Amino acid sequence: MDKSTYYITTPIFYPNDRLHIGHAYSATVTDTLARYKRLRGFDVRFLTGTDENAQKVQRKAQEAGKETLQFVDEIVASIQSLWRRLGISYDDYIRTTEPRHQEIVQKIFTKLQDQGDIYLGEYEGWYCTPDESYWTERQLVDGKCPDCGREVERVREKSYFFRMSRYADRLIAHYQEHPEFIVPESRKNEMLQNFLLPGLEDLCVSRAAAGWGIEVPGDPQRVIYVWLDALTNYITALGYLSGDSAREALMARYWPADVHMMAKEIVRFHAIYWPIILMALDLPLPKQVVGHGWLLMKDGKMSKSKGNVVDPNLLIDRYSADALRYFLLRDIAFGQDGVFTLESMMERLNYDLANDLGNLLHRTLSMVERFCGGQVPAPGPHTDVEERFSTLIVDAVTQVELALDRYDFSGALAAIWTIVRRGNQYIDEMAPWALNKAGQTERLGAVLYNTLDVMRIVGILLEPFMPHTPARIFAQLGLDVSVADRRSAELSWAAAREMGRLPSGQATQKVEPLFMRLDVEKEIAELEALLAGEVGKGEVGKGEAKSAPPAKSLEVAAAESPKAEPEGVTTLIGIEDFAKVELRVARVIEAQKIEKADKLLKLQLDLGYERRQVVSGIAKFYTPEELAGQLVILVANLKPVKLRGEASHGMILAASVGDQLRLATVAGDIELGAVVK
RNA sequence: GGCGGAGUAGCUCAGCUGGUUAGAGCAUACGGUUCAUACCCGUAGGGUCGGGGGUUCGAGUCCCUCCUCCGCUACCA
Repeated sequence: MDKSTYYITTPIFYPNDRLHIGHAYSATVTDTLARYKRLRGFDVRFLTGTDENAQKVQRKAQEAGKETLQFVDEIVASIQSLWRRLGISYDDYIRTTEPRHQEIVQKIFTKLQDQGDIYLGEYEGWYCTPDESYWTERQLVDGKCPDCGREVERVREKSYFFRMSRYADRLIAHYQEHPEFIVPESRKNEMLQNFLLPGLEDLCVSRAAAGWGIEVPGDPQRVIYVWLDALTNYITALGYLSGDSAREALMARYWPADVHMMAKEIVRFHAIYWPIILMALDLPLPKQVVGHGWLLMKDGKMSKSKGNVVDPNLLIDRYSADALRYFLLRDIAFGQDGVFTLESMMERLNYDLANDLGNLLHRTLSMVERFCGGQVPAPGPHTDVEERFSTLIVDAVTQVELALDRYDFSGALAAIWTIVRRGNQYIDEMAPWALNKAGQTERLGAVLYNTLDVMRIVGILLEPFMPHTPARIFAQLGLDVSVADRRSAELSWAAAREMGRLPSGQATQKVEPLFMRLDVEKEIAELEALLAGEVGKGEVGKGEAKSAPPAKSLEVAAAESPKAEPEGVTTLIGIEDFAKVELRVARVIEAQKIEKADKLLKLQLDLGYERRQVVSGIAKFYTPEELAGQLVILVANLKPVKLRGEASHGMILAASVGDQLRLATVAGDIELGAVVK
């Protein structure tokens, strides 16, 4: 009989830096599902990996003075080590630099090109020459390279494009036929309203080659760009088109994927580009694309430039992988952003793990030692109390199952903890110490047996969430956890519903408490010191503040960046470069808001010798009324463009920092049209 | 501007397809217990469920509208 398969993936991570706790969260939730499905008897395939072909990776390597591949190897080793330590039970780890991936990506490219899905067109955008990197209009920061802050130039060159629009209708239909395709559902509307319904643009899938990346077949001048390369990992890892029958069998067995798990910012690529690529390849679509929220710090999104990145290794060293996993899974409402604070982590570890769970096992074992000679006593008949306990357990197990089906990890753990709490209550109500005094040894034994048995059940239920703790619990209950076929016996998932499956007579082991209680204040003080040290070690530079949120408040921003160095200091230019820019004094005759644009104002300017219209993005800072009559400085020889349908002949100067902006003007009266230099 | 999310006890959050006195944990106050990692158990106080309308026998839960915060997206020549 064939088992049902379950193919689950994490995104492939960028190896240009060490991973942080947000990545650990992605991996942990995926792993929890994989472990759960295995326990439930599924034939699980769990894939993770790294996205290594970006030019940014090559650049980082150069900065570090290393061969690119060697540089990447080192980072991949650190990622794999982290996953090992966190108990991430992946079945395969794909690196996009491996031949098994690169060769197939080329085959896919050729196939799509032959079908006419990929065509040679013209790319137009911004290029940072020293960085050899391309940017779209909106990636630019103040019109400069977001990475290095240097000038970028407008380029226009041949490039390959994927005809996305061809498949848009089919994708929309797929969304309708499969309402569960995108989780949470709210993202689906975003995809439709923002991208699909307005019309999909063709996706640029190549870049100029620079000695790193996957060459476009038959065109060594270019490499395959990002998404076509990255997304296809999910099938190249299954041997798609490999021509090797053993490997292609994986494809037949596991595709389509059951779940692609990821953080919310890349749902778009998985819910639009990826299905379309698959349609073009005539492959079935994944069953579900699941986007979880972000782990935020108290001061907003984690980013290196803020210096608030938490290294999961540090937390594992100090508290164990299970403790970290428990905290992440329990404290964060899946799908929503969660705030990481050391305080909340300490509280979870103390209250839930040390006090409730750890202490329950510990107090029980010490009574078994004291009253029963350290042997698991005989069960004894159930009374009403045990019947009710049994019902509570069956209900809780059902809740755990339902919660996991909807990715509610926190709810699942909360359900398990109702059992733990009931266990502590049970001991208090039964008062084994009183039974001992009264000489009711049989009942005493039965009560302790039941409590141990409950620990067996809790141990089983915790297996998806915590890879190490359950085995420690079982060992303390005197069970042989090395038995291979234990799944059919008292430790199977099904046995979590049944009280009384714990064997008796064997010796218990009283060892170290499962989780130590922490001195919260002391821990936080020490951790903060350690984290500060980590940040100090970090590299200088802006890192990947790719979508750093607009500074929440200036106070915060200021407090966080003591560096006095102004942003965007660039290379020196000659006077002849500056002379190209024609700056003139102008007076604002009138200004008006532009409909449907909240940053734009349309200004009529008087230059003395002529009048012209300029569109400026200052609506957030100036009202039309206060602008009228103002003297401003205009870049008068800028190529005209249209913005929101309005022609703009030039640009007015303003100084800005963070979310502050002030218009530049001249200090006193001067004739309109005067040249500024 | 478009789309989406959030706004529930002091704090962090649950409340699925509308149904008896709105829940949990933490915090606070009081009490119990001693087996245990000064743990555990119990009781209590505390919420006009962002504001305002509406549908309904009945709404935190559906509809409209407004406010605040957040995200995505277009627009800062």
